[in-house]
Amino acid sequence: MTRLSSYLLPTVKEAPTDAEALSHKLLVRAGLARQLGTGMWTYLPAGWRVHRKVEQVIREEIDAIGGLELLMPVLQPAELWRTTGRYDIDELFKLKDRKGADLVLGMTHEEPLTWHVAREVRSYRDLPLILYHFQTKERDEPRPRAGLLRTREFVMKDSYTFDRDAEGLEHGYQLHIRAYDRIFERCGLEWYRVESDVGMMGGLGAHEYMAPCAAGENEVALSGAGYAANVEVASAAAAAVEGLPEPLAAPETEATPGARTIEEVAGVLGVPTGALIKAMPVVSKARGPLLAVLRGDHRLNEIKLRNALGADARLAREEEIAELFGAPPGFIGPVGSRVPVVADEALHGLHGLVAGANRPDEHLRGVEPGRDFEAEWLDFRSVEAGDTCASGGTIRIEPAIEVGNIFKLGTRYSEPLGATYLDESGDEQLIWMGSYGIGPARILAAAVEQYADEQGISWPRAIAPFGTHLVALGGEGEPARAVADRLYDELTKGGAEVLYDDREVRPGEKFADADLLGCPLRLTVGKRGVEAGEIEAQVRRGGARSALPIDSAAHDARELWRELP
RNA sequence: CGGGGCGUGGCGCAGUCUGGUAGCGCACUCGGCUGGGGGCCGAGCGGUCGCUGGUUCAAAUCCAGUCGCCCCGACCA
Repeated sequence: MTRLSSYLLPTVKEAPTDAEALSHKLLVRAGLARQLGTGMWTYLPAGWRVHRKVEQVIREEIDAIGGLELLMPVLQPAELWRTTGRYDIDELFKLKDRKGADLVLGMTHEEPLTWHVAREVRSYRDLPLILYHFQTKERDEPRPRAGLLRTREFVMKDSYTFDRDAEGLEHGYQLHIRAYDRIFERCGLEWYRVESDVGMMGGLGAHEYMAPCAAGENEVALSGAGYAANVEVASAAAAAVEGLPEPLAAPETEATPGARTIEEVAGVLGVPTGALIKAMPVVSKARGPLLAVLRGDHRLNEIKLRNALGADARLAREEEIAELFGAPPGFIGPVGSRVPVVADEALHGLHGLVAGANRPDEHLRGVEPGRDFEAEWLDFRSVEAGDTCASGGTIRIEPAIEVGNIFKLGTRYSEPLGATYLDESGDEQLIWMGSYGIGPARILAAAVEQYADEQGISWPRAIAPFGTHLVALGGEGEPARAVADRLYDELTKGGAEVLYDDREVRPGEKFADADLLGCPLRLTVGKRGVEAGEIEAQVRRGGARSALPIDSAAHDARELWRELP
């Protein structure tokens, strides 16, 4: 029984003024969610229905690949996290019990699950396993933001595969790709599976599932030729520089007083910014100071640089620069560099370039990599719109929200936690693991972002809080009300999920609330229609209307609903 | 962690600069009119102005501290 007169759906006309993201505004306006504190959100009844629908889609698909659902606690012994070396992560909430024992609030569940598997799995006969749960994650985020998009507490579906070797892991990984593709498809999202950084999880490979939307925190590089990657790791061929200066037999010094930025130097010397060599002082614990150089119009990507170096690296701080690199920022260059040079591949084969002279207020013209300086060649620039992917497509870049990720962990956790099995020969072997996350809240928020219009939300059918929003016009005792009551019973008995607006409020308010809430099908029963023997159906997305004869309305509405997106 | 901004009935805001009886709109309650896109009229309820301390005859207003919240950046399993 879902009659709006006795339901809690507190819609509001005005969005919170401090809300920026569309999903943030609409989830509050439509009465689906409320904020409790920074990064802390309550789902109101209709919002929680959406969350549960998303969960159910996920559950069905993970079950379909053989996943076994269980439940682990959020509260965990600190010892486990010390064992895997993750206790010092800043995002990990730490606390003590009354006896002073150290505890943590789980930000994910590799530790406890691997610990269990280490105890329960003894033989190769016990493998493979896919275990998963839906559980709250707690993360002390540096900056929660955008409503439900980045919160400190959220439910995650996390599944884990346990296999005897790399081949088994690959199989479990492929099963998850299949399940995930189906999940996002069924939820009605526009989505991409992209290559991603393995990050601090460590591991052998990773993909992210991205839902493009304006409020997205990530950027994905896409091409018509099918290339899709997070810009954190994307690679592509750079567009050529227009108007590159003629080569010189040897570099020539030019006075460039006060010209510190790429734009200033390019302006003073009358060359395109792409003709400059951008020199970025970098410090690596493993490799020492390095000078990373790339095309002046390109941006250094620290993640790609670390991956390419196979070592830690960060940009040098102001005070380190003079000491380690011997020239003021803005005038540093690879020619005669004190420290080893790593060069981005997009510089390869260029000539007539401009670089800092490693002396204040001077640059060099006519620089040619390879001739004028030696370098280790790597790929560490961020790709840009207009670049060309390996298959020849032109790259475009879109903001997107990460709705899921899959990781090949390998033995990163089985080793410290001692998760092993005995193979056919009786030899002890490490279990190979993968981990796979989905945030239902992000699916929900992404769906709002992707399909909302001026009037409000437009839910995909599979995750709408209610399939049908039945609006009764006219008060208690009027004929239209009796027709609506009857239709509500018929629809409900037929298995439809119906929100029945039986409130004593004016029609305009009912329509506005229905549009805001965004159920895929709206049925309106009013005096006009009833006199004509009809009720009115309106599809939320696109607004197509049709008249259904009263006698067959319940049946017709079900048919109509089935065809909705 | 750096930068910017904001805390005043349930919600959105004005008042703060220049100290002197806390106000507006919405929502809510009651009555009436109305009834297919957030309607109208009337009468009401509701606020120790985030908190603590200070200055003053007097503090929402000035000063100090503190807590909370938002945005940008850094960061982000």
